[in-house]
Amino acid sequence: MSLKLYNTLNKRKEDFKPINPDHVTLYVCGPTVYNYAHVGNARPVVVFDLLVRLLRHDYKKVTYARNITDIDDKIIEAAQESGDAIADITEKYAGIYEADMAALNAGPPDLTPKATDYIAQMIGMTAALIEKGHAYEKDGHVMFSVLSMSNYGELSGRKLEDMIAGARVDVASYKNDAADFILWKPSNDDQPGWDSPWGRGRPGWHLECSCMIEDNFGKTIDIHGGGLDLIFPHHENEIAQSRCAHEGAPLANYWMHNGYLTVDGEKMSKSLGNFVTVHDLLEEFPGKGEAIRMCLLSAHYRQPVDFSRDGIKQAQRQLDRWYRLTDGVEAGEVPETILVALRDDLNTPKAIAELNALAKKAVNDDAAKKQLKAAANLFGVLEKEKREWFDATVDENAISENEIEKLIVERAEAKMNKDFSRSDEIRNQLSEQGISLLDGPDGTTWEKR
RNA sequence: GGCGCGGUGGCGGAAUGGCUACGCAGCGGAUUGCAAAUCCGUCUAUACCGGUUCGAUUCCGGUCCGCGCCUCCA
Repeated sequence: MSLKLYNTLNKRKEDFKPINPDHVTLYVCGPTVYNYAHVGNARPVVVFDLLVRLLRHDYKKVTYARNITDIDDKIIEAAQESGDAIADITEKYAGIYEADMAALNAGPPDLTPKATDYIAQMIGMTAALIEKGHAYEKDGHVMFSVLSMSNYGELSGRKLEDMIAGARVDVASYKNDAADFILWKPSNDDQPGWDSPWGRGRPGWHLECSCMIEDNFGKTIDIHGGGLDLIFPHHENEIAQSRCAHEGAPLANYWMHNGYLTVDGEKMSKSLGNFVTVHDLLEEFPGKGEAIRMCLLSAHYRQPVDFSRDGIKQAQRQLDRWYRLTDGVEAGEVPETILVALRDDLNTPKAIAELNALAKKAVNDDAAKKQLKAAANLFGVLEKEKREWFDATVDENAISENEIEKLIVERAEAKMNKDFSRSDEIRNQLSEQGISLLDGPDGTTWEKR
């Protein structure tokens, strides 16, 4: 079965046909690096990481790019507030971002272009757009002229008249039209800037993605992704810039957008203040990044996921079980059922159901165990050793393995002497320290939990 | 105001014009000195009102409720 993807452009599931069947290209909008990423920010990262894993399974070569916005007014503000240099801030948070996402088993993309490395390209595209009559300079600003484009609004399904009519935007003096957007803006002396034909300034937000794609991939890529909230204006404006700069060539053939992470039904966002950072969550659930990942994949990617600690715990238990089943097992082939589910527009809940079916089978079937391991790995979980997974819960200094083993021996003796109050006391004592004892036919083993 | 999304069991969450997955929790059983873990079994749902249909949770219309975008936002 071939891959089907829901395309925001047509609001339909479509058969995925890459431009070059041997090389799939995809670009996902990455972070603006001025503080910690929250769980909602992590959702697209995990979703598109899974997509890339699937594409890598199905295609010879995949190139995945995710940008870093390291020039932006929010970063400038953060620098002014903290007194730190902009480069220090962006480097620090880019590093934290990469580490936090890696903890969710979302490895770095093939390409991680930074906006500040594309200033020349951005100036070039801006100049080209002016030359082609799609942009104009006014009061030191270079604006994209939305009216110069016939089909502006094709991605978000908006009509220009509607936008202008319902515009809550103040029409700035440098705009010819309320819907026009910034390609290049002037910088004050205390703001970072680069020399340009329009004076010292800095790029508008939408421009970097257009230029990075052009520079790394050419005019048209296969898949462009991001969160739902990027459809308008960000992706709409990327399309406008790129199409107008490229004689109408599409920027991407497939546009994919993940739904929101919500908290009590409301979108998790920095402005609402209802966010939890991935960083904090990893401290709260040490070593359980995979559980957070599972949690984010538990609903279909276009549906909302309501964030809760309970959801993470639930995912953790599921993983506990799969880890026990696949201890020491080598990954085999990914079974077709899982692939079919994922190729159907990344139906992760269906795939998880199949994973559970496999786990049930694996109870007394070694081949199924290998399949489970392989399928889970494709999902981006079960990438650790069982011991490592369970041990992560408790901090190392709490109790040594030696002490645990000694207590187990003591408890075994107590049990032999039918001194059950002593044996239960030992079990409870260990339990309080996060150690669970498992009495099996071959003696007692333990897990941290 | 414009455009859009969604309402499935105690909870999470798929799918489908006819029999509604899967997980968590619960319950019963096996196992256990008792537990834990594991295994087996099991209860509970398609917001409301109409329409189309032999038959709708699924298609259509309306109502109510929740949410989102239109401004930075994953």
